[in-house]
Amino acid sequence: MNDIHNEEASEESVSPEAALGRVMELSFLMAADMDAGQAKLGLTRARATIMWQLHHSGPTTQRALSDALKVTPRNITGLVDALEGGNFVVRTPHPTDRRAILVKLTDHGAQTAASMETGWHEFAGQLFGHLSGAELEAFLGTLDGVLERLRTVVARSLGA
Amino acid sequence: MNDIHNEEASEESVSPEAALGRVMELSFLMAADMDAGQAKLGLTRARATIMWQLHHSGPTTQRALSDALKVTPRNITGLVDALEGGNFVVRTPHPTDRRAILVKLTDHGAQTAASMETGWHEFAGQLFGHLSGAELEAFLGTLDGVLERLRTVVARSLGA
DNA sequence: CAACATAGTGAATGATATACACAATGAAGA
DNA sequence: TCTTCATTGTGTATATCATTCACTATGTTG
Repeated sequence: MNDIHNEEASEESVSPEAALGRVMELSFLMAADMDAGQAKLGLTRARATIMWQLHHSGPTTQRALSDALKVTPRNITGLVDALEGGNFVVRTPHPTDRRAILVKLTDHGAQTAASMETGWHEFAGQLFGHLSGAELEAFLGTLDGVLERLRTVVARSLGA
Repeated sequence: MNDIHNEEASEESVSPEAALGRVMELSFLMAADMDAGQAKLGLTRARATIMWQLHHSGPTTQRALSDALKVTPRNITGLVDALEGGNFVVRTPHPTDRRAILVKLTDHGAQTAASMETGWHEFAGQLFGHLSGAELEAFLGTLDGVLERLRTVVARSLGA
């Protein structure tokens, strides 16, 4: 994985480029930590994402998972195969639609998902728990503005 | 790819969890936009990372690329194979070490890297260019504190 | 020169992701 | 009802990224 966070001597220490560099590094390190946590639970990133979705939405069809994760249905089939092999989920028939399959967490899967939930809150606390209410509010305000701009950039980038 | 950015109704709108959720969304959208830009140049994420490294460090041995990207040497071999096949880089003998190979950008590769550089600055401007100096400074200050904590968390997570 | 370390690659494998084709089922209309 | 069309999931094939292990060629050191 990439790990290149150059801080060019020629760049000012406060600049859009500096902010982008920091955010990239943040993103990289967060992913590394979350991957490590998921691996400790016997999960990969993609599989953990499905677990997270099931944990928050309950039993879900593979089609719905495909929509939620924005990946192809075929990909979901493979990920659910792996999760089923690890006894994290089971496939059950859909009560009304015989084409569809409901994926649901096993007891073991539910326990794993609960650990993920706990880890999520701990992680949030470790990263942002030290901030004062005012500082956190200011940070979120700036972040929301950036996110809004980013969403329009992405929409244009993927739409065009 | 994951695309789950739940904003739980039960969570306060200003909280560590809210911040983590926003940062995750930011990270996801940034990756999507950058992937799209790289694809437009005929590159994937991993290949673009090598291009970026070569652009900023000049001709580099595969071993050094392996260290910089923190991936196995074998992986670098494959990525350089692909970049060589696309005429982005050439392998040249190392002047003093006959075991080693210097990977360097072709003209086409250098032009592509220059486009990446331009895109990077544009992207930074689009995301953060609207912020006042004070707001940017505050944002960076908070971010640096978060990064520092994250680094220790990651070090512990990967060291243990 | 012997012993060890380093640089790169072949072979095998795993995880993620896609496209295409297809069977089974559902839904809507004639 | 029966035909038509859409939807759900999966088999097959392929691409990319990434790893481990084994190996050759070369450098380095005692």
